[in-house]
Amino acid sequence: MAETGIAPSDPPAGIGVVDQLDQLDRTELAISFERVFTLVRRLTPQGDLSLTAVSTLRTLERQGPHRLSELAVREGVTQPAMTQLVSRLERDGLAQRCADPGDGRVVVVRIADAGRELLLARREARAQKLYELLSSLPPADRAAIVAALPALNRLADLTP
Amino acid sequence: MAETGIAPSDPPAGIGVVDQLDQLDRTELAISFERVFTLVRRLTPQGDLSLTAVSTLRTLERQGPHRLSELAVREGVTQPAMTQLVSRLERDGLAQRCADPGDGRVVVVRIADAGRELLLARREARAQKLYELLSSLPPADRAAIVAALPALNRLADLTP
DNA sequence: TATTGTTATACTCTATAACTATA
DNA sequence: TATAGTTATAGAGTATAACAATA
Repeated sequence: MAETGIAPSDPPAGIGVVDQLDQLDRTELAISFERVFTLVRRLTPQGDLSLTAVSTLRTLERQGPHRLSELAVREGVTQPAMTQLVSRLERDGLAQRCADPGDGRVVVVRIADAGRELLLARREARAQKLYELLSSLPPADRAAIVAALPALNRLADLTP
Repeated sequence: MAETGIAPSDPPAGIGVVDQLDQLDRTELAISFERVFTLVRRLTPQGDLSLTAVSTLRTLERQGPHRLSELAVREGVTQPAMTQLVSRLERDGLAQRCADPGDGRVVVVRIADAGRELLLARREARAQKLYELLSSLPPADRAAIVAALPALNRLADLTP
């Protein structure tokens, strides 16, 4: 457990970047990310889709068609839950079931045009609110966040 | 909504950081935050508490006791839903209902010790995984993220 | 009468267990 | 027999509407 007596926010400049991470209280890191999580959650119009439904659509959008069982593992739900989720997405025209020519047992799921449009609209709404919030931050804070975006994307690439 | 060819909000102030934000595609911003959201979600042990339950506990931890109706608004659920959520938290020993001496109608909710410990444990688990992920990033990326944490905290402070 | 909170009822989403079809 | 997916059933969590208690 890290010592909390030292202020972790502003490590002295000129020290190596590795030291910067080592000096940071891990819990501080977790709390900051936790707070960003909550921020995004609050900025997102809940609509009528569950968090898992949206996340699944985004997976299909970013990484193309997946087997139903792969989606279940990736989203951390059971296979029956994913079966029903895909059924709902299909019913609403947001995704489609396809057959796998090589294996008759397999169901391949892909995102439909309406699904892409829905993600786009949600993203647009959140982007606007986020931009407004950022605009009210001090310029130095804005710069720090913008500068960190590529790194955050690479961090997200490491997601298991 | 907005024309994408023109930066609408901030007239250039002649400072570099402002231009940095203006030049940034808002959607890129939203996507990065969206991905951080998913990352945090995946790193968090689901346990047996709902997202709203954890979020409510964190509100009580960070900002002290609240009225039940305040919590409902803050967490974006209805009053009946919050009634039941608080009942579950109380049943599990994570929070407590208290009376308001000044107004007999009011229920004040506060976090219990077990609730604090639960948040601590969750945070610890996520912090460890997050730290490991960060450690595998290039040093420059780590530095950029660490440098942005105070700004991200101030952004989170603006959460409605 | 307005405000604060609870109870009643219905719906969505999820998990576990049992089942079907293909390999 | 194992794998991929579905169906059956039960429980958690939420919303709307109706209710009780206090101001």
